[in-house]
Amino acid sequence: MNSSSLILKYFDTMSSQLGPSNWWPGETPFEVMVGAILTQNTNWQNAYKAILTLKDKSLLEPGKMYLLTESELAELIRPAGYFRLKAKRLKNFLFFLKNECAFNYSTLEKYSINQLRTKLLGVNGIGPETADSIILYAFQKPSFVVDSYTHRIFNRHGLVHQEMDYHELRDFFMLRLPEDPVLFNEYHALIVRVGKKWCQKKSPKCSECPLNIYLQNQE
DNA sequence: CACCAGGCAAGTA
DNA sequence: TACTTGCATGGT
Repeated sequence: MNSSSLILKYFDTMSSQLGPSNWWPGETPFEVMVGAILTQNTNWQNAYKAILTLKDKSLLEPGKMYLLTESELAELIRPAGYFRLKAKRLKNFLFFLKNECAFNYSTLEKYSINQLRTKLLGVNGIGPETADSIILYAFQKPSFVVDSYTHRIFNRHGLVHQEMDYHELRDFFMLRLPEDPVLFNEYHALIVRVGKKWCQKKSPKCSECPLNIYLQNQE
């Protein structure tokens, strides 16, 4: 079996065992972008509390959020953790949106993935995972999202080296998968769900993981 | 009580 | 360049 088929088999196994993830069905792309920043190194439940607060106050729109002071915004997103830092990062991102497209972020769709990625990475507070999450989940363009679970799961299965960095891991998947945003979306979601349940750093439950139960000796 | 979550950037040597 | 540290709430 070639490596592309194997990577697809991982997807099929996770998908059939866990079912659809329905990740980031945000009401607007902007909600998804804000969520991507708020969930950095943070449980989604906490990030979502901040999203709900912003939504309740009708502030989940770039033009309105931009008018908030940094400390006002910080208080609103407090449950998301790192709230002062994230308020600063959101302000940086809003400043970017204002300069880049006068808050009409849909006009950013004209850019290629790499162009958009470079622009996003230029914002202080947006790193590779957040940039790829925005491109994939807000703009629905096929930029594969890597996270710590991606690295851990596939390293434990002996498919990637421990020392591979973010971009090497991203390339690993993008070279082996068809450029399908729907596939990339669900693939990343499934990896996180599998990782949380069976591939924790401490006391992983590998013997109960569908990837170990259904994929033995396939390489 | 300890540990960690859908990271990133700045500081240090 | 390579390694360390700060950021912070809320759930288990």
